[in-house]
Amino acid sequence: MKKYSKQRELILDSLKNRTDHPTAETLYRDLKHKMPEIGIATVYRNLASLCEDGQINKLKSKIYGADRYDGNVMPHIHFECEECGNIEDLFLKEKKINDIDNEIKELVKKSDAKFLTSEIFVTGICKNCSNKII
Amino acid sequence: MKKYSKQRELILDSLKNRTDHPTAETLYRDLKHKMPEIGIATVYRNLASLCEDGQINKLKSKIYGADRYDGNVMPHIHFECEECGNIEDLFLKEKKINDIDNEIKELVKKSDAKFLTSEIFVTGICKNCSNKII
DNA sequence: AAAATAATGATAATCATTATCAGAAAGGAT
DNA sequence: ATCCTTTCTGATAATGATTATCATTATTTT
Repeated sequence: MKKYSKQRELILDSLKNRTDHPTAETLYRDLKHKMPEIGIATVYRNLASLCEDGQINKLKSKIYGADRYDGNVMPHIHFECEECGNIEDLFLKEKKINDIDNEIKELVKKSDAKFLTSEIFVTGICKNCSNKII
Repeated sequence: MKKYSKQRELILDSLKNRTDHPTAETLYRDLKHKMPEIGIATVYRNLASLCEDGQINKLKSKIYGADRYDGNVMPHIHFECEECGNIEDLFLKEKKINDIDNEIKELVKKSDAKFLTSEIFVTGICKNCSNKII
């Protein structure tokens, strides 16, 4: 049975209170300030555990090696800038999200498979980087 | 300037003639039969090069470590089975794909970013694995 | 409070991928 | 065809991200 740990609580809190999508390493460095004794393995372990519980999500970057974590589990779209590597959230109207989701669920059902999750991942050049490249 | 290599030609051909989404390692082992002298680094190098040219696509698995490669660059949806790890293609009607794509392009434009690519990634349990788990 | 179990931090091990480098192949120029 | 330059190759070392191990510590149960 799963036991409480202040490390896991801190990791979850910290992720819920930021809208960027940090890597385990980035999160670890930030958490070190609040809890200097925390180890990187603990961060990885708890991120995995929180993902399993559906409290956070893991994102695979298209252009950068390390996985990113997202404290916002409401359905939304991810936009990764190919220039700076930052991942931003994009929000479609709820009706549109549901429409797309239903199309996909239909499609999955047709192939006799069971639907679990779906996500939309977009790449491009963010506002900031578009302006830099003159 | 890019030079011809029979290794790259073989890798591209091989990917175009399969509908699964092999890892570099899997592809390497298969290619060894046709070209025993080929090296794994050459496979990785050429897969990266073909991706840059837009002749193939790279996929990040949700559940398995290694990246997968797709010789089909027509827009379609990927479905990964959380049980067996296989990735299958799902095809929406062209109109629907375009509708979704346009919604996303709209959204990206609104945030003053430049759109490059978009993909839909679905997870679930495939037909085969649903039947196995009784 | 003692026992049982799960979590931690440090670090070693693993896995996928990239970098390095000497030799081979490709594509001109002569 | 031969020389020259550039790119590519295969082997392998190096790197980076993540997971496994393990003795110790924290949490929960009895």
